[in-house]
Amino acid sequence: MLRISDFAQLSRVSPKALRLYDRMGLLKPIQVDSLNGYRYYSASQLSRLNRILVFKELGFSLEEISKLLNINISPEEIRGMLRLKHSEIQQRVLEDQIRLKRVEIRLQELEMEGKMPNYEVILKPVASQMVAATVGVIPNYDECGAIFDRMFDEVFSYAFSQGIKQIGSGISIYHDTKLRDRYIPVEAAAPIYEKIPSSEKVWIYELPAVEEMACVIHHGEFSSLGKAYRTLLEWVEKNGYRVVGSTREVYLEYEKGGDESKYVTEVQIPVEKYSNN
Amino acid sequence: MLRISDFAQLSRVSPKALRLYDRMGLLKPIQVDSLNGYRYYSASQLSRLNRILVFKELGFSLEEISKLLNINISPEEIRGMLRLKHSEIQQRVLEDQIRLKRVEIRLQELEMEGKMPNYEVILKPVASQMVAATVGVIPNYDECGAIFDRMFDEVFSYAFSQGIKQIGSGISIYHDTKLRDRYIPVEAAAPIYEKIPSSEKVWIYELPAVEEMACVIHHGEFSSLGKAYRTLLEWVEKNGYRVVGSTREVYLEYEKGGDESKYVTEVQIPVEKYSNN
DNA sequence: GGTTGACTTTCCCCTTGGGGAAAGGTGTCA
DNA sequence: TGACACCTTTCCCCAAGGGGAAAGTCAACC
Repeated sequence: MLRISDFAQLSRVSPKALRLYDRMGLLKPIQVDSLNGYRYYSASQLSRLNRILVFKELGFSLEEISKLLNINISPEEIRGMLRLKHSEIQQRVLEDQIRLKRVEIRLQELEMEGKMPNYEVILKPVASQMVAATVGVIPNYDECGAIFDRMFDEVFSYAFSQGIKQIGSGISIYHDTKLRDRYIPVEAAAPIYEKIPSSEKVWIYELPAVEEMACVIHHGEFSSLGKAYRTLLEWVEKNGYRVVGSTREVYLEYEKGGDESKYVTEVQIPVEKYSNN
Repeated sequence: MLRISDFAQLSRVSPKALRLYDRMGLLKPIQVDSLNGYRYYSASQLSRLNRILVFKELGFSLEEISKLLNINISPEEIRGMLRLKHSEIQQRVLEDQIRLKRVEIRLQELEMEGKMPNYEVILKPVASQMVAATVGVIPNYDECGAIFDRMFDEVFSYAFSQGIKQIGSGISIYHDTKLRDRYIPVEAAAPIYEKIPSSEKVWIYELPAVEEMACVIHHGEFSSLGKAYRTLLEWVEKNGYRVVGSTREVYLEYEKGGDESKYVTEVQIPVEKYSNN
C-alpha cells in the first residue's frame, strides 16, 4: 500500500501521469479511499506499469495501449498493431529527413543572402477546373503583355456574351517552355462555374488537376516576374524535383490600367520528386 | 475581399486553421465585419500565409513562427532558431530509429514465442541513496538464501538498535558476477532516511546512482529469478548495451515465511549503450 | 490538542487543429 | 416576402500530460 508519490518515485512516473492512467483505465490503484479520494498502489502493479511504459516508448498512444493490454487481444492483432506502428514511425523518419534537408537549405540561403528570401516556395496540389480558354503564340517575352490582353479580352467577352455571371481569376499557361524561349504556345484561361458551349476561338474544357505544383506569390509589376521564376527553378533543383508540365500564372489581383504595384500573381510550376540527395 | 472559405480554397488551408492563425495573431484578415464578425481576406495575404506554411513544414510551432515573422527579428536570431530546430529534428530521427529497432525486436519475439513476453525490460535511472549494508560471500547460488537471511537480519537489527523508524525495501548487490559464478562477493543493504553511525559489521554509506539501469519485475518465488536474469541479459545484448556494474535485487514485497507467490522483486542491471546495429 | 508543512484531491490553462453542435447571417428561388 | 440551402460565428471535446491554484488531509512536533 503505497501513496501516489511513493509509487511515483518507485516507478519514476509522475503522479500526474499516474492519475491520467487511472482515469483512462490503464492502471487503477488497488484501493481508493472513499472518504478522501486518496489513491493507494501496490509494488506488484509495477509490472503492468512497465508494460505501459514499454509500449509508450514504442510510440503507442494511451488509447492504443489500452487495447494492447486487454486480455482478449490475440497475438495476431498485436502483430498487426506493431507492424502499423513500424510503418508510421518509418514514415515520420522519412518526413523528418526531408525537413532536415530543407532547414539546411534555408540556413545556406540565409548565409548567402544575409536576410529572409523574398519568395516562399510552397508545394501544393491544384484541383481540376472548368475554364474558358483561347490559344495563341508569343514570339518573345517582350510582346506577351499585349498578346495576353487581347486573348483575355476574347475569353471574357465570350463568357459574358454567354450569360456567365461569375468568372474566376485569369490564368495564363505556357507550354513547352523547356523546349524553346521564343514562339511559345500559350493559353489564356478563366475558370467558369456553369457549363456553356465552346466557340470557334474560345474552348470550354476541364483544366487538368496537378498533384504537385511548386508555387510562389509575386507582388507588383509583371516585368519583375523573372525573379519569381528564377526562385522557383532554383528551388526545384535544390530540392530534388523536376518540371513535368506547363507553367501557369494566376492573376489574383489585377486591374487593367490599375496600380501595378498592387498586382498579385501566383506562378505555378508542376513538378515531381526526382532524387533524394 | 474574399470570404474565409474562398481564401481557404485558394490557399488550401482549412477555415479552422485560418481562424486559429487569426486568434494567434499570425494572419489577421484585412477586415472583419463588426456586425456579424465575418472575416474578409485579400489574395495579397497569400505571401504571408505561405511563409507561415513553409515554417510549419520545417517543423516550427505556431508560437515560434510568430517570432520568426516579427519584423524586428535579426538574421542571426533566425539562424539560431533554424539551427536549434535542425538539432531537434535530428534528435527525433535518432529516437525514432531506436524505436523502429525495438518494434522489430518485439515482432521477432512475438513470432518466436507466439505470445506477449512475461517480462518487460525497462531502462531507467536510479538515484543514489543512503543505506545500511553488510558484506558477505556466497559460495554458490544454492546457499544464497540462508546467507542473505542472516545478513539482512544483521542490517535491520542494527538499524533498529540505532533508533531508525523508517527503512526501505531490502536490496542485495552482487559484485563481479561476470568474473566468477561461485564465491561471489555480495552485499545486503537497506535504505535509511536518517544519518546513523557505522558499526564494525554494518556500514552506512551512499549507494551510488546509476544513470541507466535495465530492470524487470519478478513475481513469485526466488528460485525462478533465473528467468528474469536471462530475459535481462538477452535484452541487453539485442539492444546493443553492455553490463557495467553490480547487479541489484530489490525486494519490493517480501515477508519472511510468507506466501512466496506474492513476492515482488525488481532485478536491476546497470548498462550502457555499446553499439547501434 | 493545535500548528505547520508536506501531501492529495479536483479544476483549469496550454499545444494544433479536426469534429461537431447551436445560433445566426446570406443569397437564391418562387 | 418567405423557404431553403449554405455559410459563418462561437463554443466544447480530444491527445498526454506539465504547470499551477484552491481546498482538504495527514503526520509530526510542541
